[in-house]
Amino acid sequence: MNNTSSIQVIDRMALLLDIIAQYEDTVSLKIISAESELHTSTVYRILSSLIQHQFVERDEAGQYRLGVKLLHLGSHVRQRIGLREQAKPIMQDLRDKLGETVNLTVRENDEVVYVERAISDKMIRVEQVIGSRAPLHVTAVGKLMLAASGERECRDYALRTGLPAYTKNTITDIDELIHRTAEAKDNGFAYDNEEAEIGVGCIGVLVQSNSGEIAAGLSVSAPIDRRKDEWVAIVKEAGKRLSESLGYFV
DNA sequence: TGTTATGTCAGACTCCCTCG
DNA sequence: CGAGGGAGTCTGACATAACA
Repeated sequence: MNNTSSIQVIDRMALLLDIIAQYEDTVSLKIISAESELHTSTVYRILSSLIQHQFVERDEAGQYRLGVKLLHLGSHVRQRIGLREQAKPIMQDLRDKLGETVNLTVRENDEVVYVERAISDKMIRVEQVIGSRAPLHVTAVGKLMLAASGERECRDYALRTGLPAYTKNTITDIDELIHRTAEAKDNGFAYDNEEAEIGVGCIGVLVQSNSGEIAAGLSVSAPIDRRKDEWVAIVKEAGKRLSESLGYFV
């Protein structure tokens, strides 16, 4: 057992995929076995499992090649990297205009995940760690994401999570959540009024991809006493610019 | 320590090429 | 055209490792 991972078969699977990837066309079991220094039956069993999950394909001649599933997974990574690259300059510009921290989030199940940020240089500022998470109902962009998924999904979310309270301002009532998310959808932006943390307020908008799907959420976070309503138009404009840079036009 | 997952071995099977 | 042989593939049985 090598020390690169605690699961040998995962290491071997990765090795086999790397070997197959070296060949532009297809490659035989024997060659994969020789290059991996694994017994052919071991290689065969692992490849059979990979084929079952579409990570590997076999042609009519029984030769192996990488499967379409990898392309599918790769497109997710490419989309996320592309999103961050496109977002960075727009986020920095928004941060410079407002002087407050700007966050980029994506939805993952019942949470938003912070994937990029442009931090304010003010002494007192709001700062989210990249990779940290927050429930949908306590964030501005989370409410917009819930609104976009429809009232039924919004109710399901509320039942699944029980709408836990983080502050005295957190929305804990289903009907109020539905009302507030619908309102946010109509307005094209949402507030977080100290719902995740006392003293912190946000303004959030959605970012759409070229297919019109929700790609991310863009938000500005600030101490509540510094947040201004006139920022709404500026944040909306930044969200529109980012959507357009991803190929989405209204 | 028993169960489950994983790996190895050995041989059967299949396909294809060569030769008579 | 069919038998023989070799290369490659597949699978059953067993061994070993990992885990609860």
